[in-house]
Amino acid sequence: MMELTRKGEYAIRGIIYLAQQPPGRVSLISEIAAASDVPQTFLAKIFQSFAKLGLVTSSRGTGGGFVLARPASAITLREVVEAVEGPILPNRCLLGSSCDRGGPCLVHGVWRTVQTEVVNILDGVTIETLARTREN
Amino acid sequence: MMELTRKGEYAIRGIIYLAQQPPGRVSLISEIAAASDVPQTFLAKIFQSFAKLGLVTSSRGTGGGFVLARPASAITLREVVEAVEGPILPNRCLLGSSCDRGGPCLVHGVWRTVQTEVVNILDGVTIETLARTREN
DNA sequence: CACCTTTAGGACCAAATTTATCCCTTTTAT
DNA sequence: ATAAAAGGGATAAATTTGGTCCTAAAGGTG
Repeated sequence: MMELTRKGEYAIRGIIYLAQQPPGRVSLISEIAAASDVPQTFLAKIFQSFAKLGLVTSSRGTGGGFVLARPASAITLREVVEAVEGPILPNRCLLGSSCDRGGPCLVHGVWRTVQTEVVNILDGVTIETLARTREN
Repeated sequence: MMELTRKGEYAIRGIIYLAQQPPGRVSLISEIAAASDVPQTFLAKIFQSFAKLGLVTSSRGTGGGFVLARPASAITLREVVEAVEGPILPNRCLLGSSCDRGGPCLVHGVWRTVQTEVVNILDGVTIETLARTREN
Protein backbone atom coordinates (compact mmCIF):
# COMPACT_ATOMS: atom_id res chain seq x y z
CA MET A 1 0.00 0.00 0.00
CA MET A 2 1.01 3.60 -0.53
CA GLU A 3 3.45 2.58 -3.23
CA LEU A 4 4.16 4.36 -6.41
CA THR A 5 3.81 2.31 -9.57
CA ARG A 6 6.68 2.13 -11.98
CA LYS A 7 4.83 4.53 -14.19
CA GLY A 8 4.79 7.05 -11.38
CA GLU A 9 8.45 6.53 -10.73
CA TYR A 10 9.32 6.91 -14.40
CA ALA A 11 7.23 10.04 -14.63
CA ILE A 12 9.12 11.65 -11.76
CA ARG A 13 12.51 10.62 -13.07
CA GLY A 14 11.70 11.91 -16.52
CA ILE A 15 10.40 15.29 -15.50
CA ILE A 16 13.25 15.81 -13.07
CA TYR A 17 15.65 15.26 -15.93
CA LEU A 18 13.84 17.91 -17.94
CA ALA A 19 13.99 20.27 -15.00
CA GLN A 20 17.72 19.84 -14.78
CA GLN A 21 18.33 20.98 -18.34
CA PRO A 22 19.18 24.60 -19.14
CA PRO A 23 15.92 26.56 -19.31
CA GLY A 24 14.31 26.39 -22.73
CA ARG A 25 16.48 23.54 -23.94
CA VAL A 26 14.51 20.98 -25.94
CA SER A 27 15.05 17.32 -25.03
CA LEU A 28 14.25 14.30 -27.14
CA ILE A 29 12.25 11.52 -25.59
CA SER A 30 15.08 9.17 -26.55
CA GLU A 31 17.51 11.32 -24.61
CA ILE A 32 15.31 11.56 -21.55
CA ALA A 33 14.66 7.84 -21.59
CA ALA A 34 18.33 6.97 -21.85
CA ALA A 35 19.33 9.42 -19.15
CA SER A 36 16.69 8.38 -16.69
CA ASP A 37 16.92 4.69 -17.50
CA VAL A 38 13.34 4.17 -18.58
CA PRO A 39 11.98 2.23 -21.58
CA GLN A 40 11.63 4.83 -24.29
CA THR A 41 8.22 3.88 -25.69
CA PHE A 42 6.78 3.73 -22.22
CA LEU A 43 8.17 7.11 -21.30
CA ALA A 44 6.77 8.50 -24.52
CA LYS A 45 3.27 7.64 -23.31
CA ILE A 46 3.95 9.30 -19.99
CA PHE A 47 5.11 12.48 -21.65
CA GLN A 48 2.02 12.47 -23.82
CA SER A 49 0.04 12.72 -20.60
CA PHE A 50 2.28 15.52 -19.38
CA ALA A 51 1.73 17.42 -22.62
CA LYS A 52 -2.04 17.01 -22.50
CA LEU A 53 -2.12 18.35 -18.98
CA GLY A 54 0.14 21.25 -19.81
CA LEU A 55 3.09 20.23 -17.68
CA VAL A 56 5.37 20.11 -20.69
CA THR A 57 5.27 21.54 -24.17
CA SER A 58 5.93 19.21 -27.06
CA SER A 59 6.92 19.92 -30.62
CA ARG A 60 7.28 17.52 -33.52
CA GLY A 61 9.63 17.17 -36.39
CA THR A 62 13.28 18.00 -36.61
CA GLY A 63 14.38 20.01 -33.64
CA GLY A 64 11.28 18.94 -31.78
CA GLY A 65 11.06 17.41 -28.34
CA PHE A 66 9.95 18.39 -24.87
CA VAL A 67 10.40 21.40 -22.62
CA LEU A 68 8.80 22.23 -19.31
CA ALA A 69 5.72 24.30 -19.94
CA ARG A 70 6.27 26.20 -16.69
CA PRO A 71 9.22 26.85 -14.43
CA ALA A 72 10.06 23.76 -12.40
CA SER A 73 9.21 25.74 -9.30
CA ALA A 74 5.62 25.95 -10.50
CA ILE A 75 5.15 22.23 -11.08
CA THR A 76 4.23 20.20 -8.04
CA LEU A 77 4.91 16.58 -7.32
CA ARG A 78 1.19 16.11 -7.01
CA GLU A 79 0.61 17.21 -10.59
CA VAL A 80 3.21 14.80 -11.86
CA VAL A 81 1.90 11.87 -9.89
CA GLU A 82 -1.71 12.57 -10.72
CA ALA A 83 -0.85 12.96 -14.39
CA VAL A 84 -0.01 9.29 -14.60
CA GLU A 85 -1.70 7.66 -11.62
CA GLY A 86 -4.98 9.52 -11.81
CA PRO A 87 -6.48 11.89 -9.26
CA ILE A 88 -5.77 11.28 -5.60
CA LEU A 89 -9.17 12.62 -4.60
CA PRO A 90 -11.65 10.72 -6.75
CA ASN A 91 -15.33 11.46 -6.54
CA ARG A 92 -16.42 7.90 -6.12
CA CYS A 93 -16.76 6.26 -2.73
CA LEU A 94 -13.43 5.34 -1.30
CA LEU A 95 -14.54 1.91 -0.30
CA GLY A 96 -16.20 1.25 -3.61
CA SER A 97 -19.23 -0.96 -3.38
CA SER A 98 -19.39 -0.67 0.37
CA CYS A 99 -21.21 2.63 0.22
CA ASP A 100 -23.91 1.09 -1.92
CA ARG A 101 -24.81 -1.35 0.80
CA GLY A 102 -26.90 1.18 2.64
CA GLY A 103 -25.59 4.54 3.69
CA PRO A 104 -22.07 5.94 3.35
CA CYS A 105 -19.35 3.49 4.23
CA LEU A 106 -17.80 3.77 7.64
CA VAL A 107 -14.27 4.27 6.51
CA HIS A 108 -15.22 6.90 3.99
CA GLY A 109 -14.36 9.79 6.25
CA VAL A 110 -11.03 8.38 7.33
CA TRP A 111 -9.92 7.79 3.80
CA ARG A 112 -10.91 11.26 2.83
CA THR A 113 -8.68 12.58 5.58
CA VAL A 114 -5.81 10.46 4.35
CA GLN A 115 -6.16 11.64 0.81
CA THR A 116 -6.42 15.29 1.76
CA GLU A 117 -3.26 14.96 3.81
CA VAL A 118 -1.38 13.23 1.00
CA VAL A 119 -2.45 15.87 -1.47
CA ASN A 120 -1.24 18.58 0.87
CA ILE A 121 2.16 16.99 1.19
CA LEU A 122 2.60 16.41 -2.52
CA ASP A 123 1.37 19.89 -3.33
CA GLY A 124 4.12 21.26 -1.13
CA VAL A 125 6.92 19.71 -3.15
CA THR A 126 7.96 21.23 -6.45
CA ILE A 127 9.96 19.61 -9.20
CA GLU A 128 12.54 22.31 -8.76
CA THR A 129 13.13 21.22 -5.20
CA LEU A 130 13.52 17.62 -6.28
CA ALA A 131 15.79 18.49 -9.17
CA ARG A 132 18.08 20.48 -6.92
CA THR A 133 18.18 18.07 -4.03
CA ARG A 134 20.83 15.94 -5.59
CA GLU A 135 22.68 15.42 -8.82
CA ASN A 136 20.98 12.57 -10.62
CA MET B 1 -3.58 5.85 -6.16
CA MET B 2 -4.34 5.79 -2.46
CA GLU B 3 -7.05 3.22 -2.98
CA LEU B 4 -7.83 0.27 -0.84
CA THR B 5 -7.91 -3.08 -2.60
CA ARG B 6 -10.95 -5.24 -2.30
CA LYS B 7 -9.05 -7.38 0.16
CA GLY B 8 -8.58 -4.36 2.39
CA GLU B 9 -12.21 -3.45 2.09
CA TYR B 10 -13.33 -6.98 2.92
CA ALA B 11 -10.99 -7.07 5.88
CA ILE B 12 -12.49 -3.92 7.34
CA ARG B 13 -16.06 -5.03 6.74
CA GLY B 14 -15.38 -8.39 8.31
CA ILE B 15 -13.71 -7.17 11.44
CA ILE B 16 -16.31 -4.46 11.94
CA TYR B 17 -18.97 -7.14 11.92
CA LEU B 18 -17.07 -9.04 14.60
CA ALA B 19 -16.77 -5.88 16.64
CA GLN B 20 -20.51 -5.40 16.50
CA GLN B 21 -21.26 -8.78 18.05
CA PRO B 22 -21.84 -9.13 21.79
CA PRO B 23 -18.43 -9.39 23.49
CA GLY B 24 -17.14 -12.96 23.56
CA ARG B 25 -19.62 -14.22 21.03
CA VAL B 26 -18.05 -16.62 18.54
CA SER B 27 -18.86 -16.01 14.87
CA LEU B 28 -18.51 -18.48 12.04
CA ILE B 29 -16.68 -17.40 8.94
CA SER B 30 -19.76 -18.34 6.95
CA GLU B 31 -21.83 -16.01 9.08
CA ILE B 32 -19.38 -13.12 8.80
CA ALA B 33 -19.09 -13.59 5.06
CA ALA B 34 -22.82 -13.61 4.55
CA ALA B 35 -23.39 -10.61 6.79
CA SER B 36 -20.68 -8.48 5.25
CA ASP B 37 -21.33 -9.63 1.71
CA VAL B 38 -17.88 -11.05 1.00
CA PRO B 39 -16.95 -14.33 -0.72
CA GLN B 40 -16.54 -16.81 2.09
CA THR B 41 -13.36 -18.58 1.02
CA PHE B 42 -11.69 -15.26 0.37
CA LEU B 43 -12.69 -13.90 3.73
CA ALA B 44 -11.39 -17.08 5.35
CA LYS B 45 -7.91 -16.25 4.09
CA ILE B 46 -8.20 -12.75 5.43
CA PHE B 47 -9.20 -13.99 8.87
CA GLN B 48 -6.29 -16.40 8.80
CA SER B 49 -4.04 -13.36 8.57
CA PHE B 50 -5.91 -11.69 11.39
CA ALA B 51 -5.44 -14.76 13.57
CA LYS B 52 -1.73 -15.00 12.82
CA LEU B 53 -1.25 -11.38 13.78
CA GLY B 54 -3.29 -11.75 16.94
CA LEU B 55 -6.16 -9.48 15.96
CA VAL B 56 -8.66 -12.28 16.35
CA THR B 57 -8.69 -15.61 18.11
CA SER B 58 -9.79 -18.64 16.16
CA SER B 59 -10.97 -22.02 17.33
CA ARG B 60 -11.82 -25.10 15.30
CA GLY B 61 -14.45 -27.74 15.45
CA THR B 62 -17.99 -27.58 16.65
CA GLY B 63 -18.64 -24.33 18.43
CA GLY B 64 -15.52 -22.88 16.87
CA GLY B 65 -15.18 -19.65 14.98
CA PHE B 66 -13.69 -16.22 15.47
CA VAL B 67 -13.68 -13.63 18.25
CA LEU B 68 -11.77 -10.40 18.59
CA ALA B 69 -8.56 -11.09 20.46
CA ARG B 70 -8.69 -7.65 22.05
CA PRO B 71 -11.38 -5.09 22.69
CA ALA B 72 -12.35 -3.31 19.50
CA SER B 73 -11.09 -0.11 21.06
CA ALA B 74 -7.60 -1.61 21.09
CA ILE B 75 -7.50 -2.57 17.42
CA THR B 76 -6.56 0.18 15.02
CA LEU B 77 -7.53 0.59 11.42
CA ARG B 78 -3.85 0.55 10.63
CA GLU B 79 -3.45 -2.95 12.02
CA VAL B 80 -6.34 -4.22 9.97
CA VAL B 81 -5.16 -2.65 6.76
CA GLU B 82 -1.57 -3.72 7.24
CA ALA B 83 -2.67 -7.25 8.05
CA VAL B 84 -3.86 -7.74 4.51
CA GLU B 85 -2.09 -5.11 2.46
CA GLY B 86 1.32 -5.38 4.03
CA PRO B 87 3.22 -2.77 6.03
CA ILE B 88 2.73 0.88 5.11
CA LEU B 89 6.28 1.69 6.10
CA PRO B 90 8.43 -0.83 4.27
CA ASN B 91 12.17 -0.85 4.70
CA ARG B 92 12.94 -0.89 1.04
CA CYS B 93 13.39 2.26 -0.96
CA LEU B 94 10.12 3.88 -1.78
CA LEU B 95 11.00 4.44 -5.38
CA GLY B 96 12.31 0.92 -5.81
CA SER B 97 15.14 0.65 -8.27
CA SER B 98 15.63 4.36 -8.37
CA CYS B 99 17.72 4.36 -5.23
CA ASP B 100 20.07 1.85 -6.75
CA ARG B 101 20.96 4.22 -9.52
CA GLY B 102 23.44 6.09 -7.37
CA GLY B 103 22.52 7.65 -4.06
CA PRO B 104 19.15 7.73 -2.34
CA CYS B 105 16.31 8.66 -4.64
CA LEU B 106 15.06 12.19 -4.56
CA VAL B 107 11.51 11.45 -3.69
CA HIS B 108 12.48 9.10 -0.89
CA GLY B 109 12.09 11.71 1.79
CA VAL B 110 8.76 12.96 0.55
CA TRP B 111 7.31 9.51 0.42
CA ARG B 112 8.52 8.78 3.89
CA THR B 113 6.63 11.83 5.07
CA VAL B 114 3.49 10.68 3.32
CA GLN B 115 3.66 7.24 4.82
CA THR B 116 4.32 8.53 8.30
CA GLU B 117 1.31 10.79 8.03
CA VAL B 118 -0.94 8.02 6.75
CA VAL B 119 0.17 5.71 9.53
CA ASN B 120 -0.62 8.38 12.08
CA ILE B 121 -4.10 8.85 10.74
CA LEU B 122 -4.88 5.14 10.57
CA ASP B 123 -3.40 4.57 13.99
CA GLY B 124 -5.83 7.11 15.37
CA VAL B 125 -8.91 5.22 14.26
CA THR B 126 -10.06 2.17 16.18
CA ILE B 127 -12.40 -0.55 15.04
CA GLU B 128 -14.68 0.38 17.89
CA THR B 129 -15.09 3.84 16.47
CA LEU B 130 -15.89 2.46 13.06
CA ALA B 131 -18.29 -0.13 14.42
CA ARG B 132 -20.19 2.49 16.36
CA THR B 133 -20.28 5.14 13.66
CA ARG B 134 -23.24 3.63 11.97
CA GLU B 135 -25.46 0.60 12.01
CA ASN B 136 -24.32 -1.60 9.14
C1' DC C 1 -13.69 -44.70 18.72
C1' DA C 2 -16.32 -42.80 14.78
C1' DC C 3 -18.22 -38.80 13.14
C1' DC C 4 -19.30 -34.17 12.45
C1' DT C 5 -18.01 -29.37 12.47
C1' DT C 6 -15.00 -25.81 11.80
C1' DT C 7 -10.55 -23.44 10.74
C1' DA C 8 -5.59 -24.05 8.35
C1' DG C 9 -3.10 -24.17 4.43
C1' DG C 10 -1.64 -25.22 -0.09
C1' DA C 11 -2.52 -25.55 -5.03
C1' DC C 12 -4.69 -23.72 -8.52
C1' DC C 13 -7.29 -20.73 -11.76
C1' DA C 14 -9.40 -16.47 -13.83
C1' DA C 15 -9.68 -11.64 -14.33
C1' DA C 16 -7.72 -7.27 -14.07
C1' DT C 17 -3.95 -4.29 -14.12
C1' DT C 18 0.65 -3.04 -15.06
C1' DT C 19 4.33 -2.78 -18.07
C1' DA C 20 5.58 -2.59 -21.86
C1' DT C 21 6.23 -3.02 -27.51
C1' DC C 22 4.94 -2.19 -32.37
C1' DC C 23 3.22 0.18 -36.12
C1' DC C 24 1.26 3.66 -38.49
C1' DT C 25 -0.05 8.70 -38.65
C1' DT C 26 0.74 13.53 -38.13
C1' DT C 27 3.51 17.50 -37.75
C1' DT C 28 7.54 20.17 -38.74
C1' DA C 29 12.10 21.57 -40.43
C1' DT C 30 15.34 21.42 -44.13
C1' DA D 1 10.54 15.10 -51.08
C1' DT D 2 12.61 13.55 -47.22
C1' DA D 3 13.91 12.91 -42.66
C1' DA D 4 13.03 13.67 -37.81
C1' DA D 5 10.27 13.81 -34.22
C1' DA D 6 5.92 13.23 -31.25
C1' DG D 7 0.78 11.31 -31.38
C1' DG D 8 -2.02 7.53 -30.83
C1' DG D 9 -4.05 2.99 -31.33
C1' DA D 10 -3.58 -2.05 -31.03
C1' DT D 11 -1.53 -5.66 -28.99
C1' DA D 12 1.22 -8.68 -25.97
C1' DA D 13 3.71 -10.22 -21.83
C1' DA D 14 4.15 -10.16 -16.92
C1' DT D 15 2.44 -9.37 -12.52
C1' DT D 16 -1.01 -8.73 -9.15
C1' DT D 17 -5.57 -9.33 -7.55
C1' DG D 18 -9.50 -11.86 -6.64
C1' DG D 19 -11.35 -16.05 -5.91
C1' DT D 20 -12.12 -21.37 -5.76
C1' DC D 21 -11.17 -26.10 -4.34
C1' DC D 22 -9.38 -29.77 -1.90
C1' DT D 23 -7.24 -32.01 1.78
C1' DA D 24 -5.45 -31.76 6.46
C1' DA D 25 -5.75 -30.68 11.23
C1' DA D 26 -8.17 -29.75 15.44
C1' DG D 27 -11.92 -29.90 18.51
C1' DG D 28 -16.45 -31.36 20.13
C1' DT D 29 -20.22 -35.14 20.72
C1' DG D 30 -22.50 -39.57 21.08
